Amino acid sequence: MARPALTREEVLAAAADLVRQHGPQTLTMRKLAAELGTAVTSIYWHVGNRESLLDALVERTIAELGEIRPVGRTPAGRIVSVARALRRRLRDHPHLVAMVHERGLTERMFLPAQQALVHEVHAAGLRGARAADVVRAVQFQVVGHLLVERNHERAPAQHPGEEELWGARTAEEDPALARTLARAIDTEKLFVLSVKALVAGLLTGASDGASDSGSGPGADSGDRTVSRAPYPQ
Amino acid sequence: MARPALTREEVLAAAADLVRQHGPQTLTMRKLAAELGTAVTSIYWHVGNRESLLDALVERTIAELGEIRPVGRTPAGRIVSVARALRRRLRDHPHLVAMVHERGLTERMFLPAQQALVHEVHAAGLRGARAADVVRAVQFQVVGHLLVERNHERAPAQHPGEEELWGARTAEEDPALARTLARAIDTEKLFVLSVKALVAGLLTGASDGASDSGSGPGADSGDRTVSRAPYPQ
DNA sequence: ACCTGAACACCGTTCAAGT
DNA sequence: ACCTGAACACCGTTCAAGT
Repeated sequence: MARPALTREEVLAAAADLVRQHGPQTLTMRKLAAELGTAVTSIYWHVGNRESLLDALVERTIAELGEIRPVGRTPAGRIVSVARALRRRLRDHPHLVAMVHERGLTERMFLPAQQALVHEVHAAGLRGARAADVVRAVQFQVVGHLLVERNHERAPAQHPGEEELWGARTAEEDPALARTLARAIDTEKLFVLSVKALVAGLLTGASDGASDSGSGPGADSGDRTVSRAPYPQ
Repeated sequence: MARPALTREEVLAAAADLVRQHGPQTLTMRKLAAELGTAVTSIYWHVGNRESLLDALVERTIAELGEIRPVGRTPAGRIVSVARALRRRLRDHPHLVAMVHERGLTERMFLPAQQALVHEVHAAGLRGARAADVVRAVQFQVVGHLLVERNHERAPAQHPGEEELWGARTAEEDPALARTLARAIDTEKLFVLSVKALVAGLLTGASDGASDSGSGPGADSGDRTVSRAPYPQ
């Protein structure tokens, strides 16, 4: 009976499965062929090569993302809800997200959320470059947190040195803190906490002036010249 | 003349150089051997294998990090300065940072900054789990931003679809925003902006209660059960 | 103690040849 | 139109053999 004809869809599905489980590094054309019960070279006829196979998976991930609708009463709350909704969608496919990212397509993946965010930021009364900054900051926050998180899970028990290094200086002074830092991180809780703080800070304009903070010439900012007009035009 | 005797240091230095320039993927044992003018197998004698070679590079990166001293007048400013200092140190070796991260050693790399941060967070009047949250949030922020940034640079001209997709709906309503989102990102500025906002939000406790925001049952938080006591003990 | 080439098992990919 | 095996150039790694 040979085989009921190999299709491109079949190849993509099998590849997506392998990637979802073990990441892209472990996906070899030969293993994929074995999984599908065909010759390696058949795959090449359907998808070109390994690189465009992964491209197709990434493209598919982006397409499947769908629209994001904000929820909540306050502008800040609605912005946070967009961040959480996006995160929830991406969290199931951490490897895919990393791949999207590696291909420099983060912006495109982020578009549905961006649409929603712009609307909410406008509702919060911001316009122009300031509004754009908020959108970008949230984008970096969501994606960054996801990337950090992905590899954090891979190293569950952090190296034992930590607790010892902490024990010495901090343990007796603030045992609750030392204990918390030694424990595993609840990434979901940390994310919500961070986004809320970030959004609150952005909307209240806490990040505007060089009001406080060590961003003067004496500070560690030193070499990098960041001194342009904060919001030109 | 043959060769003035291959040393482990020499191997590590050459490897670090290749990684710094083109990332770890392009580092092959054979290319490294060619670079050093020795047989491939000689390298194995000095460093074991490719994996432990990369491990050694990572270890070295962490060790070279050094202490971080806060600068600034306000607690928030000093916390921001720690984030910026850490970022500046890591920014020159983005590949190395990613490698540290992949090996799950982020925590250890972050330790010098953590020491400084704990001190400043205490100075800001926070203790226990709340203090730990601030430390963690800043850690994720710095590393996450760096990771996002690393791959962002690799895709300088974002796909053209962006401006078009934006043009339609937003362009006439808020042209300044559309223009900014279409432009390349000034990652340094975005980082400073974000950290300031995050720290401000964290210190003012903006992320505490379910006060506003859509984190109620009606929100998109839906499935994940995040409902524990916010700060047990 | 240090270096070497040959050899093995694994890659991705091409190509001529089949049906 | 679709599938195949052989072959090529590249990997990381091992090992017996050199000095």
